Amino acid sequence: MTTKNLIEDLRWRGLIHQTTDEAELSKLLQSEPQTIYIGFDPTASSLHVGHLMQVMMLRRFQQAGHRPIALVGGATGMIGDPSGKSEERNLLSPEQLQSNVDGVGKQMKQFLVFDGSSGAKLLNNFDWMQGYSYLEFLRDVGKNFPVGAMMGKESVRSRLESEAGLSYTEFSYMLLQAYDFVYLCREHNCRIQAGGSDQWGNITAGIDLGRRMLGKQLFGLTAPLLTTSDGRKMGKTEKGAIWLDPDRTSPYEFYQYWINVDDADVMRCIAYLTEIHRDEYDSLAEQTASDPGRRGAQKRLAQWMTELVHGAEGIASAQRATSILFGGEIEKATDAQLGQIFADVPSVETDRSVLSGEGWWIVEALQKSSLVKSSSEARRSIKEGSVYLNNRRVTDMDVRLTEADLASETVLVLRRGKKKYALIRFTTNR
RNA sequence: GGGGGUUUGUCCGAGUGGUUAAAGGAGACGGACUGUAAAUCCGUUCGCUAUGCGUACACAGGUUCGAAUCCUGUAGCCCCCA
Repeated sequence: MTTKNLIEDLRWRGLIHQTTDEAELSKLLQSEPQTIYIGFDPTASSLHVGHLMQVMMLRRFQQAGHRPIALVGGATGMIGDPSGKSEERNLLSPEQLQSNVDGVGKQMKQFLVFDGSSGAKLLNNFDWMQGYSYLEFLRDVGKNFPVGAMMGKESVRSRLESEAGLSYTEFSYMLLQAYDFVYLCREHNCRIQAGGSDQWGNITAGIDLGRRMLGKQLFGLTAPLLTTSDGRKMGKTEKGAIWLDPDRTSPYEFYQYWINVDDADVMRCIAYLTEIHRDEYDSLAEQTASDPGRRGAQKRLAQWMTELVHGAEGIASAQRATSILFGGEIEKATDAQLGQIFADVPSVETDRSVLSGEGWWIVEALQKSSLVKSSSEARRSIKEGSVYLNNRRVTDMDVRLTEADLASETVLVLRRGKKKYALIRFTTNR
């Protein structure tokens, strides 16, 4: 994709929320390859769906021939960005921060190309901040920040008006981020910073500082936040964030998250997060409108995202699991198949001997599997018809499980409700 | 420091000394319908060795055949006076 198309594409996708001096920015991008940076807060050791917009933004620029810098905020993460936060952040320990920086950095490699002429860079602002003394920083940087202007920033104002207030530490946050921009401009000739719309204040602070300290014009570009049609942040379930790390959120869960995206949100997700082209987008939009039941857009979105994040193997196993889990009875499977399909489903082991003789009471099995909290709940569930053995509904409370109920050599599949599965493996020791 | 009020299940909120495991609502969890959706409808929502039993209405004790309901003390919250 050429630069000219890049801007057009971003606009079409609705990814441009605000920019500074758009005409000039556009000219700059077309004159020669530029360097663009986005900062990431290392609040956890993995990125989550909420970060994907920004990661994709860098990727889009890279594909148009520009050099992306993913800045992991080892230093700024120690302070905490007050933007969009209603309360003071708890500070992370340096060790925790370091392991988060490592984790996030590793994930970046999956989305950006790190070699070649427009190879991405992964930088940590702790590297240039750690040796910067407080006195020097105040003289070089602080001097250029009129408190009046700082007070005017939305992130500061909203916090000052709220109960929670704002500590001096968080108040100072924008100086650090502003300095990052200046540093990157000076050392890496980076003149563009992008981010979510909540970063506008921080970005413009950096631009001001760049003008004062370097006499250079810097540029900012923000993307809208990824929210659902009813205004909540995307990428979260009741259980928490959808992580990119397969150990935190399995490929199957990840895939399912996108499959379940609301009709009202799905096209926006495709525009914001994927690289699906316009013609396909249009036909998916058309299909969602005329035949929403097919959920063609959701399936395509889920497939694209899962493949990007978890690769060909991840998408294959997610789809395989989906077809079994939402299919009919499970019979004559092998341990290997079930193990793969239910890789992320909680499983427990118990001794095979319980299956012999009388058999194992289903109520006990349910408790053992943690699908229910008490035997009362187990009985209730059976009465309500929400318990399934190998995907076949159990209606009789006195059912006893025997060898004949195994779905494969040693595994039996329990389910409660529509989507909650548990595996029980029977082992023979000695 | 003195006086008054309040404290119920996940949350909100009724509750007459006696079918009160506690009305009603929310939430949650199921089921039907559907598109693995939304809306709607229905059911469930303390535990157990389960047509019975045990715990439970801030906590401890008391009155009574019987208490979430009455009395006393302790604690939390709220209001008024100093």
